[in-house]
Amino acid sequence: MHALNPHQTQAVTLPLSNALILAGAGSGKTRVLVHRIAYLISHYGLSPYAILAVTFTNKAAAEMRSRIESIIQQPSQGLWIGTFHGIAHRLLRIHWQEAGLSQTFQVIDSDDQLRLIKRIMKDLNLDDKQTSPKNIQSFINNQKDQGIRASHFNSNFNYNFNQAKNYAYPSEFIQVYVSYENLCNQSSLVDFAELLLRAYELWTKNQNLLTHYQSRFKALLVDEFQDTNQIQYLWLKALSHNTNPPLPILVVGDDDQSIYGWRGAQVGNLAAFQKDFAPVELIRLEENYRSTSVILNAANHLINNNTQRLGKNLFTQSTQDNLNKNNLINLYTAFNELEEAYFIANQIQQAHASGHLLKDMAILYRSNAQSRVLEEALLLAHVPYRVYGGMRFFERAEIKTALAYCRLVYAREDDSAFERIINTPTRSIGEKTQSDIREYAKNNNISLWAAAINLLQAKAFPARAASALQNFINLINQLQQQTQDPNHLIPLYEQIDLIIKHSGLITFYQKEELSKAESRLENLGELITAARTFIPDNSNPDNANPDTPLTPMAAFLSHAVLESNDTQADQAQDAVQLMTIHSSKGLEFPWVFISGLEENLFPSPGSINDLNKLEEERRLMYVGITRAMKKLTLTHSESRRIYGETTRHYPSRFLREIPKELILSIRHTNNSAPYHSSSSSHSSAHSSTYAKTYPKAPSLFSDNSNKNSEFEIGQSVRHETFGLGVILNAQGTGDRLQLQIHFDQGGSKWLTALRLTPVK
DNA sequence: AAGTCGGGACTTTTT
DNA sequence: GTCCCGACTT
Repeated sequence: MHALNPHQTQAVTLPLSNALILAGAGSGKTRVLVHRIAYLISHYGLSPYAILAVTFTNKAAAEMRSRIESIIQQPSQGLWIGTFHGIAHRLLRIHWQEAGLSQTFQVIDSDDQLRLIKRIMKDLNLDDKQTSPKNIQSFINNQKDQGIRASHFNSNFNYNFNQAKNYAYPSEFIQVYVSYENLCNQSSLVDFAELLLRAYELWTKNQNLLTHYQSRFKALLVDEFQDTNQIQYLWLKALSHNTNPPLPILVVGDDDQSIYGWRGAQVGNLAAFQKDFAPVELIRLEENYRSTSVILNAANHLINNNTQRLGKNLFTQSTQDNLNKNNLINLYTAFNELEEAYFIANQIQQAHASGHLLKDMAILYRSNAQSRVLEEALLLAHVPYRVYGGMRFFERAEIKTALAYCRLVYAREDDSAFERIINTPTRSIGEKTQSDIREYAKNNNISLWAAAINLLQAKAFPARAASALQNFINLINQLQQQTQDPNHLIPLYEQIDLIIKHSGLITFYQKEELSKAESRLENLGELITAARTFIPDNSNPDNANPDTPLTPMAAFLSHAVLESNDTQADQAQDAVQLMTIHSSKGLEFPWVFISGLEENLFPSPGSINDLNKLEEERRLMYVGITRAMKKLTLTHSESRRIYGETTRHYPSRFLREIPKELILSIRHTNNSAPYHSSSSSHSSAHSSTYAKTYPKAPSLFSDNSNKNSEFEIGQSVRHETFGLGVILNAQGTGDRLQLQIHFDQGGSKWLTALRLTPVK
């Protein structure tokens, strides 16, 4: 990287006043933020302790911190940098009393939240077919995101009088919201939206506390401002308004990259900021350092179709990209999704063969469901790949169950944890016993744990149930004695190891289907490793508040929920990157493929008849295009099988919004393609039948006897954990293909073929 | 109480 | 196609 350009310099060296930096894709936004913070420290002499910087992901926060440290050449101790949720969580841990929380409050993820809502709906006798729990969940989160509590609805449960709006919500929505709030308070549980709302209320209800932070912070910075929601905006406003001296706030954003409206982000916050925080210095960063002019032109033309924009046009000084054939955007029309995937895999193979690194290539798609076919094609082509997104480590069932044991050991009032593990592994505590406990807890306003103990004392259960329940209670108490003995402190990973071993989960999971059992046990082992390498975030003096020392276990449990991102361990491996366009935001790749450019897929079905949603889809396309540095390849298919059904697909309107002269339509160049590919101008009337009339892709797992099959008895294979081995036997087909492997390191195991790589 | 089968739902994702 | 849940069987 070279020197800052004039606009970047202007942004970095602004006076201590409010500012909005409209930063286009690839315009060096992070660089500006990082330099600005360094400048605040070196030029304005601010202590890192006086700076608060908010990002959208933990990853961005970590990256920014390390870049700041490398500029200022010292540890950034005291600097508060993190996500809104992370910062809110920190505040609530420090000020749990003022926030009306218990000291041992736990953060729950959306999966836990949904379970609680389903539980409540059952208790209230609400039919989950009539009112979907997911709708209620998003209703509750939407309310919280706007600062509206259940108590803000009037006694008829019908009107939101607090906001003086005349919206009528179904009364059961509000009923569930009320019960949900009660249950969370009772169980000391805080969901993601609650973190933000509580932190906001912490400001508005405790003037002293607010004043303390207002005098502590001398500068606020917010990244990805277009993705902030109402409560985040209000939180910032409460913190920075009416302060003396003024607390300058600098926000960075790009309205064209606002792609999270569907989860409450308000692009309008950019415009609102200019009004509410006036005077605001506005700086545009429009010089793009990432992409070729062809790619930028395409992006600019596309986004010009949006009506709701603040206005901005990216340009580049890059000269190495005149309109010659090599630089044009490639467009490929496939017959079906298998052939589309085959084409992409083939292109990647060829590029790889001619010396390009696989990790410089990314395949982007609108929805995760599209990844499977692509993965199969890459496997077939022996191209290593890495899929981002999907199920994350701390979200896996076995991990959540193990952590629920930790939670209950740590805090008995945690009903969510109690429910999850009372009969997992199955220990003969059936529905009857459980519903008795629930009923009693509800009637007496106590936790499930307390209810269970009371009922046992009252001898309310038949002998069998009573003894099973007593054993469970004893188990948890015993686990606490073993792990939390103040006279005999043991390291966190040993605590978790012990809890897992005594929980009975290992035997329980061993009974599952072999490949599943295998991976679950591996994950449980991985959990212990994660605990072993876990370093609590106590870089900030505030976090080591002597009044509220967070035990390693408490810190680990919060970490598991708030920073559940997979650690990108195998980043060093040269592999193609597969991800949704959403998760590609902020990243860049020399060569980008965007697949599935079809109406009703991208743009997605729900967005086509809604201008706001359609424009968000277009921004998503804009984000996708601007990920590409040198080469962009777009593909679409004329027919596609979705959820087992093949339908005809038409090219995405976004393809038409890119100027023709920037696009080169290409066809298959490889004759060994397993599809008829001689023409892409075939009569499309037949295309819906291609899946049937043309030979099926030689799928890796569909047929053991297939000569193309990847695996044969006697062949060498590699497993990530167990290393090299030889195939002894096989059973099952498709995804359920299981292979018995004799490993070089000794022993043989039955494993799912999906986790094995052939070795030549 | 626990395990098995069939019907319906199914964007995007971080925290 | 796949996951989840509820109804059904053992």
